[in-house]
Amino acid sequence: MASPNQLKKALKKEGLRYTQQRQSIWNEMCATDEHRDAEEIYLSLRNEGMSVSRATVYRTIDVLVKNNLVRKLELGDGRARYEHKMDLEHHDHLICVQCGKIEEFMDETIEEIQEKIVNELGFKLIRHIHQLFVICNNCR
Amino acid sequence: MASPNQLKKALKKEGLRYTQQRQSIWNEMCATDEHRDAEEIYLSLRNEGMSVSRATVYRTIDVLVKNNLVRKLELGDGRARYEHKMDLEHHDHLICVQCGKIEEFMDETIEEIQEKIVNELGFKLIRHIHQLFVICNNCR
DNA sequence: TTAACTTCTGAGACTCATTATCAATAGCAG
DNA sequence: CTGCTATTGATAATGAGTCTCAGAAGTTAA
Repeated sequence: MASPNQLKKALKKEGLRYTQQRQSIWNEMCATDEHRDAEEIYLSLRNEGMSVSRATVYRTIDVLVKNNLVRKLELGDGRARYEHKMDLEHHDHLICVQCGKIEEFMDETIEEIQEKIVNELGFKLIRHIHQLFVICNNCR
Repeated sequence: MASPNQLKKALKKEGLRYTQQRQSIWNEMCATDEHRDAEEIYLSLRNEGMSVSRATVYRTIDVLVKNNLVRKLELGDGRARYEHKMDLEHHDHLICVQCGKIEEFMDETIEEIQEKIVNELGFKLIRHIHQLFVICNNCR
């Protein structure tokens, strides 16, 4: 699942060393498709007996985000969530405001319109956030 | 501009008292179309000689957001920005990642597709965030 | 392989936006 | 006006995330 090669490549590109901690964190982030916060990732590693510090978790996640191996989600509650980008296709998120469940969606037309809006203003699209806050079928 | 009636109505609905501080904060938020953070709003009030505390600014903004008089924007930099909702039409935001400038956009087709996506899953759309992070024409 | 050098790491201090506390103040109903 | 209760302000507390720095570990040259 978590390929050491992708990680090594990213580290090399950044001029950073390959370390056991960085590999553990990358493994842990790829171990599930959930959207976890830094603390949850830290605690999972600790539970598995890995010795890493919170600081290293944050530092490593930053590198992974910068190199497009991980995506950072800001849901507006003050805790960032992270998801690995092993599955290549882009998607955005639906978040249930009752139970917090997160699902994914993707719409080609929306993606195209976004590009058009930005281009017509003479801007360059760097990234986007598109989150639909819903009440899911379990919570209605 | 800032109608005391809208504020009074919201306060009454919440069972809260109408106070000078709450009116000042609502006035201040309506005084401009900029997207300011709580500290900027607090300092503007102070500059104008109003005596309000940071705590009251935060508390009042919460009430205004809850009652749909104000919109809270989370840009992912740890400081929430606020805009009044006197102008009725909905819009989303373009944010320049270089200079921080915020512009607005609105696309009816995107709005419709969002609804469709949510409905097809049997969910109910409560609200959405759609932010396009760009490099603007001044920064290219 | 070792020495010498450099980057990483962990523990905890620190930051900074926001929230909670609580005594003093001010709306508001009668 | 009186008394009850919500509100306010000053400040302490919170909490996610960042910084610091001495010791640990990867890397390089010989």
